[in-house]
Amino acid sequence: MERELLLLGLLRHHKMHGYELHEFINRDLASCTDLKKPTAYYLLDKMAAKGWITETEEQEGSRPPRRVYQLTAEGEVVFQQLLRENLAVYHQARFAGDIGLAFLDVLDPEEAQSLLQNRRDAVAHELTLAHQTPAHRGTLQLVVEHQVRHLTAELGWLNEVLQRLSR
Amino acid sequence: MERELLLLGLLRHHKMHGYELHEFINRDLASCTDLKKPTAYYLLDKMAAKGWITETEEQEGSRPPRRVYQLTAEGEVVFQQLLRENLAVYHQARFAGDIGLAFLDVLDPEEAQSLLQNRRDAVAHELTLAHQTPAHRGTLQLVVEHQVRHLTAELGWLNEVLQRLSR
DNA sequence: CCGTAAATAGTCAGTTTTGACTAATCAGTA
DNA sequence: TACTGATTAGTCAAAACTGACTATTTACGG
Repeated sequence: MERELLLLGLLRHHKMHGYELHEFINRDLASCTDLKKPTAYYLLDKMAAKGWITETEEQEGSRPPRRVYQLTAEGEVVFQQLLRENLAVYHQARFAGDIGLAFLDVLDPEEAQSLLQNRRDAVAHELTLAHQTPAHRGTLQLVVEHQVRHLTAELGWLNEVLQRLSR
Repeated sequence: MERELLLLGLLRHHKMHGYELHEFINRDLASCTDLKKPTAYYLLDKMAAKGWITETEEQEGSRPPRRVYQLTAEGEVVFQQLLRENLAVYHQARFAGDIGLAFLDVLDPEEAQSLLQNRRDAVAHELTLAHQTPAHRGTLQLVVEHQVRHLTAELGWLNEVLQRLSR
């Protein structure tokens, strides 16, 4: 239900069309979730069917008509519920990179080291990008700060693993 | 391809049947990936079709016959490739819990605090569990250590957010 | 040695997700 | 103004995933 929470939360500010929601999420909230376009429309349709949002065609200038989504009163209730649920629980993070680590001893230490250096550099790069992210409105900023925290921990961890490999 | 890498890697040690693979992953490697039983069989069938593993019926005692999977030479080549690819890149982690944080200012600080305390306690609990995990064979242990690192960072982060809320 | 619960092994129908496409409009430029 | 590439908006068939189910075997108390 996390993606639904996100979509409902964004629609609380003002009604939006599907493409707009998709764009915003993939530009500014890529670290929370990864929402492909067809998935966005799929979820929006489903929520409209449940009555959480309404779907209306709107024309603007000479552009072709667009489907605009708007939060309903029922949708607001659901948002409030989902928000509390999300905040109260710990969502276990899954690290796809750990699967490689699990088989690290298959490779000789020199190659393992060189591959992991590559990963470490990628993390370091992400970290500088995260630091450069412009400040966001309200508590959206927390998401960026969390990402920085996580990347810093990740960098420290990879450096330790590399240290061990070099011994 | 992470799940495929994992399944191939486990099959390198010895041939296994689907249920065994599923059990092992969900007991010992739950922090890397979450592999449901039907998904395991789906992936195994697909890999058998590609020739990475073989599928044979085997009878043991009076039990009904089971499908046993075994790595092929081609599967070993694919494993080596996938392993190097996995180690060399950074797989961005997605934090579902961040979506709630993004809308934290919707709630009044008292309620936000009480909900997040709940989350913090859950993280603290996970951390003690991770510390208690028995040591694993070889570099499988790295996965547990990584999880501990991550949970520690998470706990620090939540405590800081709670600190700010109490001001 | 019977009944019941737990463990083992796998299936199936339905849901969710996605890569790859279409198609219109806009912006720049030659 | 005609052409080109980028942006906007959305669709579709196919792939991936899962909840809920079936069915057999083993463990074990009474």
